[in-house]
Amino acid sequence: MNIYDSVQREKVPFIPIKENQVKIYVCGPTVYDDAHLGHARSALAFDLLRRTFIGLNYDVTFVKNFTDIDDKIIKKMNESGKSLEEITSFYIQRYKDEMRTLGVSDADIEPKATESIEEIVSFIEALLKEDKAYITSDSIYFDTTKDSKYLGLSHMKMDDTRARVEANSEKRDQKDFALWKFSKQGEPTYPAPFGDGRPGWHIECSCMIEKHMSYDGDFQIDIHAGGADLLFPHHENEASQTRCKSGQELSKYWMHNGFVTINGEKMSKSLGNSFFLKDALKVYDGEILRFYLLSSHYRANFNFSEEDLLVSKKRLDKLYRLKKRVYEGKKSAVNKEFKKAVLDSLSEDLNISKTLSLVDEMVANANEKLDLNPKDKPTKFETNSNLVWIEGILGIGYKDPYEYFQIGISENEKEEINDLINQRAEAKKTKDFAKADELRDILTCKGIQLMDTVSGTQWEKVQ
RNA sequence: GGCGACAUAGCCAAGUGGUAAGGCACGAGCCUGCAAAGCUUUGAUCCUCGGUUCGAAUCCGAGUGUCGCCUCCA
Repeated sequence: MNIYDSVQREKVPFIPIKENQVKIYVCGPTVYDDAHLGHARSALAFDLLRRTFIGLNYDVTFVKNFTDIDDKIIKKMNESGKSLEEITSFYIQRYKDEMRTLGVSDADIEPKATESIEEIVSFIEALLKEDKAYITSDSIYFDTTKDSKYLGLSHMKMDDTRARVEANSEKRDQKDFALWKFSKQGEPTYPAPFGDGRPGWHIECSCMIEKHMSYDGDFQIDIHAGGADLLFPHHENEASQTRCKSGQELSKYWMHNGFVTINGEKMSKSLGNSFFLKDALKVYDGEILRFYLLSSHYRANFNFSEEDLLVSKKRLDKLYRLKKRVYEGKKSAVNKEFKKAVLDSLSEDLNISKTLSLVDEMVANANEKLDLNPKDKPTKFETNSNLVWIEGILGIGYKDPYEYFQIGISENEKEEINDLINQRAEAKKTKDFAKADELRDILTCKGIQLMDTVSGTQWEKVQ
């Protein structure tokens, strides 16, 4: 496995801390609002990473947190009159439901910041004790000057006049960031010996990694992942805290996914151009959205367009059409060369384009053989096995192939369609092709495409 | 202002030194009553300029353009 490490800024061989094991921590969402396509893409990218490691027979520990205490959530509380718990549990559930629709399984551990307050408090105490953190009138700050390696992760230089951080005279250094914010009226608050309040953003990840998955050696975990916007300051700060508190590096490798853009611009809440997952899922099937968002390299920006999505669906259609051809058959074994080639391409920093081209090739080869000999059982069985294996490694092609082409068609409509198809079959029998074509036109107008096969007429809903 | 990414056929998109994967669209063919599907097949010298090299889309330099981080953000 080779992965691109954002800190070394190059593709490097992945060498696990502990043989055959990999511990991955992904920065999850702050749960104050619905997830947008960007969240989906990040989740999908590292879901593929997880599946790839599983495919390579690693023992995978996959952790994704929920930030459930934060300024934005408090703002939402004040606006809606709802409790913190009401808001966060609602959006956590919604996130998980939507992700499952995309074929992203739950993480092995899904820690929440508010469930780790004790650990956060003792983490901060440890830093205070060593004067690596200090108290001001409203917050406790981390003293970045105590860490000689600060900014080593992101390679940033902060001596610049255009830094956009708000000036705060109580901070020892403008780079310092809040570990703890003392409670103000009407805000959720948690007890702490140094003053009640709530945790800052960066501290939770450090604590939860240490609490749930940390190794004892030089590095706490193998891979820390998240969106490209998290590298600085979020990951820089996490790494620094942990380094200063435990003497360990937080993670051996760092991976960052590119953004989903709309018309070439980053989708973000502050720009107001978010495309929410819930809205996308109203229009597009989860699997089709998964396939689309997964279809280009995770580090590249992804410009979302409906046109491209529909093109991408056509590629998935071909997989399902092949599945229909072999569906009833038994399974044998996955083609070894195919499996190896797919795992090899995924092992090149998740080269999904290469991977999908291999899938396309497999599909074309199988179709060719089945065209030559429709009863070619070895091909059928092997293809069936290949498809099942792809389901696992890529999370696509798992539906019943007939139902896949009938998404959104009601039972009544199906009856109607079958009725017209039967009438057309009768017309064809009597060589009344004019009538047969007329009936087919009726269906075409309804968005139903017919395909005459040796085993009868099949139909698909056309997008 | 600092740091970084990207620029490959009409569109999407792989490819990090040896004469350009794949998908969609388009054209041609096979198949079909006709279609659809499937299969076969046509098409790019890789933003510009300069350099290194026997040889570069791939390395180096300059330029142009787009995007991102430096403020909450996947």
